[in-house]
Amino acid sequence: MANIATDSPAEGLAERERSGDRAGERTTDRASATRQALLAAAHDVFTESSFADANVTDVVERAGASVGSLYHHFGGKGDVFLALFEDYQLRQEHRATAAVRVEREAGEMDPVCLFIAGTRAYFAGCWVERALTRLFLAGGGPAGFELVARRRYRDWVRANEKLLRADNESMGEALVLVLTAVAAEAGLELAWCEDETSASQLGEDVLSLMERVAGH
Amino acid sequence: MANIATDSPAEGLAERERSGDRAGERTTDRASATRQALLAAAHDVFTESSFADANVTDVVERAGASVGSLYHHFGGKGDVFLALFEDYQLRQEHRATAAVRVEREAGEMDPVCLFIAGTRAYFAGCWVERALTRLFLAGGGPAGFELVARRRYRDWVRANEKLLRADNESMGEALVLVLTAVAAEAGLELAWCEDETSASQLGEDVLSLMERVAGH
DNA sequence: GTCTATAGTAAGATAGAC
DNA sequence: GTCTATCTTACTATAGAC
Repeated sequence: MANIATDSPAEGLAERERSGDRAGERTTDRASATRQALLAAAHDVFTESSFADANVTDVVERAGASVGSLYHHFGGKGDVFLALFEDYQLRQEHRATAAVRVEREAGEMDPVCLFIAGTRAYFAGCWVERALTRLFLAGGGPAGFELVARRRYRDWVRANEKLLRADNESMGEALVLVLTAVAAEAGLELAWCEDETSASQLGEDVLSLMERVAGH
Repeated sequence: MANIATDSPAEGLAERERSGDRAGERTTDRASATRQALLAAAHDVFTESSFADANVTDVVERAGASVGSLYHHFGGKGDVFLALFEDYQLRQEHRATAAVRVEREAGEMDPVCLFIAGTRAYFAGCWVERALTRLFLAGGGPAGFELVARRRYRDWVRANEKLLRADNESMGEALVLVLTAVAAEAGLELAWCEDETSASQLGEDVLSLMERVAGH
């Protein structure tokens, strides 16, 4: 049970069942539970080996479910992986935007400071969910996953661009690119740290360098 | 034929026939040619799809060889990939060290300048061999490849540390880490550029930032 | 919605002739 | 050393009962 466990955030939100049976909410609860169990099991199985080495049998066994159930809820092995990735991405995005919002509400207006705050939250997420961080950033998903990941990365760069170049037209594109790349790489590096102390130490060191290169 | 092409030795041998030649040196030539053909074919097949999607049949077909031959020369599909990786790494390492040596012989003594020169050569290699760069840096090799790649990366960091902190004890570890990470990420980004102009533009921009963050 | 059983298939690896 | 033919395995995905 090396599950995320600690936070398990995005649990019941969303998933408001659409199908019209008014009375049948028990079954949808059960279905949702199965779906969650499958995702949790997939989390463990995938992170303990890798997407390629893992097989659906291991996943359903650990979930206490069945193969048919998995194929009922997802399109297949690859879709489970993608679902895991989407959830992870959402959580990371929420962490970053929330941190930026807090900072902004505290009166901070400097783009670089806001960026640093968001990145710090991202780093924290990389550590807390280090198993998934390693799984996704180390590569090796289903066919076509690379493209999905790449698209997400581009979005991230764009978001950073929007944040950093908002009132600072002089900041070059390459700089935004480098800052994003450093954030990504540092996040991965962090996820391999032995303990939290060294992880947050590394994170803060990198953030300092980022401030420096961003011209502070 | 999107091959590396530069090095395909051992062609047009006048088919020294096999049976009974005492000296037998022809056969080793032939073996070497087969081995090279297999590696070249694997290069194309792997880069055109991915390690997981590619299969040995495609490789041997493109090489004009046979399955048995592949298993004679290599331990299996995974070993071919590893061999490809080792060769690539060696070439990249040679490019970088050669560039540093040239710079050093030209009288340059500053560690950061030497580092920049080496990294510039590395970038050039990433572009020239962009297919392989994408293949390896995007992840997705045989079982255990991640560890091999990670070990290589650590070596790289160590080499950079040796170069950068030679006479500059004040440069922090995190800085070396960040510089290496940026080099790696930029190399990958470069390998996805549309044309050489934008690739070298990106490379130079990143190198400028590196100089800046390194304190020049 | 969930299950078991099985179909179907793809691919890595081996044996043995030449 | 190289080949062809085959073996074996293992896994995804489906069919159909409950």
